[in-house]
Amino acid sequence: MNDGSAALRALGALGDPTRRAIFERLAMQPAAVGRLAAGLPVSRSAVSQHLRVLKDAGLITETIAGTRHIYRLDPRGIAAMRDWLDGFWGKALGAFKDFADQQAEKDAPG
Amino acid sequence: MNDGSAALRALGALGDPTRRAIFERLAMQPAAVGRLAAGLPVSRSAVSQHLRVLKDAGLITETIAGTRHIYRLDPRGIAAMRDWLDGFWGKALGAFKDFADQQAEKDAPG
DNA sequence: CCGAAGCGTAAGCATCGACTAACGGTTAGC
DNA sequence: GCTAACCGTTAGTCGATGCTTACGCTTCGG
Repeated sequence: MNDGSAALRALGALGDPTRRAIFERLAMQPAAVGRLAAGLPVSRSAVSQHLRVLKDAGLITETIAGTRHIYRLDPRGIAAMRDWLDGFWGKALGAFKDFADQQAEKDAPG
Repeated sequence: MNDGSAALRALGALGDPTRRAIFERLAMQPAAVGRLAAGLPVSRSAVSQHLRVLKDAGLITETIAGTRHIYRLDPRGIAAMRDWLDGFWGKALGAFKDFADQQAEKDAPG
């Protein structure tokens, strides 16, 4: 579960600008499909399809209440991305430090 | 700089699987274009184009050493994504807690 | 000075995917 | 039972983009 596959799917899903917009709306407040589509420049069908991708990526969850399908953020998907990023955070800092040290050696040798 | 635009560009760049692969390779060790292409199923040209996208997204930096162009992770781009995600982390947890509370009320009313 | 190595760029092509339109299914209200 | 509201799914279109090939530039070595 810590192999990063969940994080990779989440990254792929958030690669699309419309899906990021939907994701940000859901962060403000859980909402239904029609509600989301009303504030976006695309049709309900498009929103519905994007929601399916986000759901498959583990970024949101679906709750059916009558005819309304309420979607809300899934903390687990966000956590997966966070963990994935944190792994690179240490490596990036380390590599950056090494690089800075090498540059310092060149600038002020001995 | 904290409006999230940097994070959005970074997310868009990491939406592509090949770019994620390049990104992960660079996390292991800074490398030149030919080095990266040797371990990937695409041509040097494709890798070069992906590197440009990653660089524009602020995720990597370029260092020219003779004929070699060395690429390495840029901690700033990773930090931007981290901060962006952290913003949703709190919101997601809060919304999830509210939802759980509501479910608990329904399950055990009074 | 000349050839080789390493890379970026432009053009062209093919594939993927985001979007719309149309349809069918389920639920609430009368 | 009937209508309206709300949503998911499918088929089809079209624009975006990832990849390759070909080319030109810059740098290292003899």
